Amino acid sequence: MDSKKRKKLEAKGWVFGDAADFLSLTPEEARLIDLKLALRASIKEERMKQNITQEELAKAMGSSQSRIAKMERGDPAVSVDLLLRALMALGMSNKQISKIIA
Amino acid sequence: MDSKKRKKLEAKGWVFGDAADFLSLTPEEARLIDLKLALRASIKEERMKQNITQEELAKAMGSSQSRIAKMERGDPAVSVDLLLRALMALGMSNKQISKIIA
DNA sequence: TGACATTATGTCAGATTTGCCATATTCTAA
DNA sequence: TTAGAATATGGCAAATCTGACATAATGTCA
Repeated sequence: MDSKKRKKLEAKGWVFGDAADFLSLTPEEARLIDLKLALRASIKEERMKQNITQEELAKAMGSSQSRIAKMERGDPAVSVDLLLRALMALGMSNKQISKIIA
Repeated sequence: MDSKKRKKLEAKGWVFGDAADFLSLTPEEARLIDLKLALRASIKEERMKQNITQEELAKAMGSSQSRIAKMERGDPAVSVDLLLRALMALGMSNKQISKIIA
């Protein structure tokens, strides 16, 4: 809904943490943002741990390096679907993924 | 990727279960479908339990009745994002949601 | 320093997803 | 049965998301 505003703020260096409610975000929207944040962090962390480049991860999941970069960097225009695909491509089990969310 | 094919099959009454790999789905795609299936089921279940109509849930999350119907019915063109928003609008905690995924 | 690998940023057309509307179908109780 | 509530289906324009590409910025190591 407020992706424009959000994008604008993030363009200026903002990073969203636990309380992203200074915009007119519904609680659900805020929760979803925080959830994405957690997923993104895990992707980067796991990729690093496996010593895989963004390029390699991209190929493994049929995406592109630039999208991975955006994903890890925090572009709001990245769906949960894509984040989950990345985690799965990294070999994460549902159990592991669920731990990130909880 | 194969959403066309998938949609076509589902239009004919197919419902996807654990092994949706008879199409050329990557393992990640198949896992994502199964995950969506679980989320959808939980939404319907929880909505029923709370005695809420699709109309009411729709309003609570800023969507529409028809989309909720599609969501619960299994329209492949529903993002995980939307499913999560629904679960959140139903008052589910992250912990509860994570249990669905695991 | 320079060459090279990796990651970041900007852009875009095509694909997907969205809310919404109309309407059909199914369900429920009198 | 019939009315009315609830759900399902079809369709659409607008919004969002996507992979891809070019290119810039950053890191790394000799």
